[in-house]
Amino acid sequence: MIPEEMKLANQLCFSVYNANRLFIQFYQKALKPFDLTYTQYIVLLALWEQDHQNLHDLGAKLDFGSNTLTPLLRRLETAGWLVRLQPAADRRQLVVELTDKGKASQGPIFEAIKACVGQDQLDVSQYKEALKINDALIADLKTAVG
Amino acid sequence: MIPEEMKLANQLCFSVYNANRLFIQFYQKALKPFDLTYTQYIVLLALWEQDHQNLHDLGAKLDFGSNTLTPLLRRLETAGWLVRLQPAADRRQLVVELTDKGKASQGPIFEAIKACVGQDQLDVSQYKEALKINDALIADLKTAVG
DNA sequence: TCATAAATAATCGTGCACGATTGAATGGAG
DNA sequence: CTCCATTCAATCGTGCACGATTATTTATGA
Repeated sequence: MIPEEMKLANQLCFSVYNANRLFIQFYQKALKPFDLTYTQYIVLLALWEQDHQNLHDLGAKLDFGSNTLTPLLRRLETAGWLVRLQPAADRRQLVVELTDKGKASQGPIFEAIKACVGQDQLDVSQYKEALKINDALIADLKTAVG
Repeated sequence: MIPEEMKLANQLCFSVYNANRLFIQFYQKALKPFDLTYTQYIVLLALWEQDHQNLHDLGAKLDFGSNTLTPLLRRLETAGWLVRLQPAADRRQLVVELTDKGKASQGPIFEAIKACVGQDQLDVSQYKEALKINDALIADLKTAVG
């Protein structure tokens, strides 16, 4: 017989895994009118916070390597959300910059997401508690995988 | 300027997203000697809880469709963890059953995972709290994406 | 200066996730 | 018995994630 603490229902990893998949589904639904994937939205969030970043710094904030970012940024450029620039000062780097469309879409996208949030959502204190405990979990996992 | 609550650092989805990626890295590391991916381990967990399930029921427990499970189960079969059987009673179905190797590996795999858990892990009460709040989140997201 | 190391984005390969479709097998109504 | 709807797994296509490698450019030290 499997130990009680190893059952799927008691596994925090499985809970986090499913919460993540549902979050992605939720956002994909809200983002469908904009033809954006969840990950693409996360990248745009980072750029709305700070435009004109190079791939390396963007990757540091999102924990993405170039293997993930390079094709992702190419797709975002093709769809007109940003441009990829090669700075003359250091031709190894790649700098990304939001287009006018990219900048202007922030408001409408936030509106679309808010409109998808149901009435029965977590209240503010629960949300903050969830954020706090997940961030503590992340800190622990970071040392564990170090 | 981006609203404070929309910054990455304040987004629960981003926290869950990163916790999930770190969990996966943690388990991949622990599972490397067994040549198992995280998702394959999750499927084995479900089978250790209950062997001899058909694809449909397994998918219901893990929220996977045949598009995810079919190739995954084929790989698990190729690696000798389970066998895929076509029941004569209903030839539409596919039943999976652990091999001797699949059954016998439960203990060693659990040991390997335990050995990878560091000293600075979440304590029991924090773990339970995290599980509780994530499960509440899942319930809300399910109604939201419903 | 010049060789070598370091930094950096790009590429490659694998395995998920999942929306959508397909095709085979079964069950049920007439 | 015979359609016809239903139930399944399988297939297809796209986009991540990420380990590993490669190729280019810059920095550094003798």
